[in-house]
Amino acid sequence: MIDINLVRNNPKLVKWSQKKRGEDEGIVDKVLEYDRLWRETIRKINDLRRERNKKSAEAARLKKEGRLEDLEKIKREMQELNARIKDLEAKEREYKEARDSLLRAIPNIVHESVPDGLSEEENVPIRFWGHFKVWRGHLEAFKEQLQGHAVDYEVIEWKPKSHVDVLEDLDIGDTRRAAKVAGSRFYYLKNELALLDLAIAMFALEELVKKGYTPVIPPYMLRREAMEGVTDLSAFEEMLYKIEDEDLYLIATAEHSIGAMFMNEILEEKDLPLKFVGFSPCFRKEAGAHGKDTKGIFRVHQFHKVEQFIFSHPDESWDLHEEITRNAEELLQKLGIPYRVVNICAGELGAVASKKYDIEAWMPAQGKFRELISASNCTDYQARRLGIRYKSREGEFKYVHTLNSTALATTRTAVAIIENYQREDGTVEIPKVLRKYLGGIKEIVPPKRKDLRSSFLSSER
RNA sequence: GCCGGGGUAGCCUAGCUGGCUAGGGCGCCGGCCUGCUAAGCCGGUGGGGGAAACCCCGCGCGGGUUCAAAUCCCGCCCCCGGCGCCA
Repeated sequence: MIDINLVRNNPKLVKWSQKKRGEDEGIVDKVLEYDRLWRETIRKINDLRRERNKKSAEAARLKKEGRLEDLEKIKREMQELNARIKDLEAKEREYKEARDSLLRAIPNIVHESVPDGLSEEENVPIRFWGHFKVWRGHLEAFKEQLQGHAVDYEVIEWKPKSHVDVLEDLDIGDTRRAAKVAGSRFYYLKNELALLDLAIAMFALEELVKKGYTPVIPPYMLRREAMEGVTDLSAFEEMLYKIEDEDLYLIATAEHSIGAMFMNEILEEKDLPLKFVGFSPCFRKEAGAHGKDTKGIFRVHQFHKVEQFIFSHPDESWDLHEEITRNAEELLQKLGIPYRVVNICAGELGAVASKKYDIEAWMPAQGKFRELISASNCTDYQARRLGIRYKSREGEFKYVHTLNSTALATTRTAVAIIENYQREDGTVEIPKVLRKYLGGIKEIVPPKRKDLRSSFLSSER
């Protein structure tokens, strides 16, 4: 939620932000109108309450003095007053609710460095990294996606297999049987891929712990109150699974539970920034994604993700936004996955983010850059809804800024590895930095050649 | 899940046989005093409305009773202890 005072004092800025996002500007004037009505009403109520409080004190005095007749008179007057107050209070609630539900519908104010634009095509690639393998048939499309940036690439003559086929050929995943028991967009990961999933997570966790982030395994379910603080309302319909007959929702990312951790608390200024790296499963309905990535494990209802989350002092959140983005890039660099960083345009930002970078990995089989990582600065938007403040030196309570970024999401990273580390014979090399988490396994091979057991029994670890 | 105890301001606590300024302590901020520090003393330290004077709201959350609720009643959440169950 944005600050009502911002709407009051700087409606132009809010309208500018709405316009930039391609959202309704008129909502700002509606908020102001209900706010005016609310203030008018609360003022009247306060006047009446003052009168009531005076009479109440008088009633206490009369009772003490035993003037029962006068007391009866006061009682009648107060009953009358109460009726008037009750009427006004109903109005006051109505105006306030109208104002606040409109206010809650206003997404975060976009940062000035966010590109204009309403669709994906208007996102701005700001840097590329890595050695790109490009199948000849994708070359033209690849060059177009570079948007003028110069990169290091090689043309390959054989066409890499889609990860969907690799899952089957190398016996490392079964989505057909998962669909039988749970529905589409579920999976059984098997063999090297099951191990790889956890290896990716351990790698990301370890790298961020080295940077001083506090590792956390958070709750996988949240009560509605907490969930409302960290997401916008559309998430409840489109994204979140609810536990039947319980006030509990499955998290769609560790961002949710880590963000809610300090709900309604006051932090010490000297403790900021608080940096966490969380590991959790993520559950997502993927409603409205029909027809997209229907096969394989790229877009699924359940996956593991290592997530960076920071509670920051407002003065340093923009620096920290760059930091978490660089951290995520560093992970892909160590994994040897080529990528580009994209500054997401205003119209494509989520409601809570003021600015967002996506990191998109190059997928040689698909011939496209695909989103692996998303890094957002939510400024005080989440914090205001969650009531997370800090006490400044001057003794004032102010809202913290919250930031979140994927470190690595296991299944999508696995897809990127399968596509980028695929050899012409269809086997897949395991990136060197991950091997220590896989008992030294160096490659994913067809069923006939598999021998996971001896890898773990050998002394190579 | 059952029984008992509890939830008061940034933190700790008093008030809980309904009424009169929610009192005290700690911490923090400002001031006085002081060669400096400490101590001491004074003031401030939740949210909202108002140009201001000032006023209203706020005792875990939500209802109710009453002229009047931190206080009485009902429901819910959380914490502590005991019992039960359990990887």
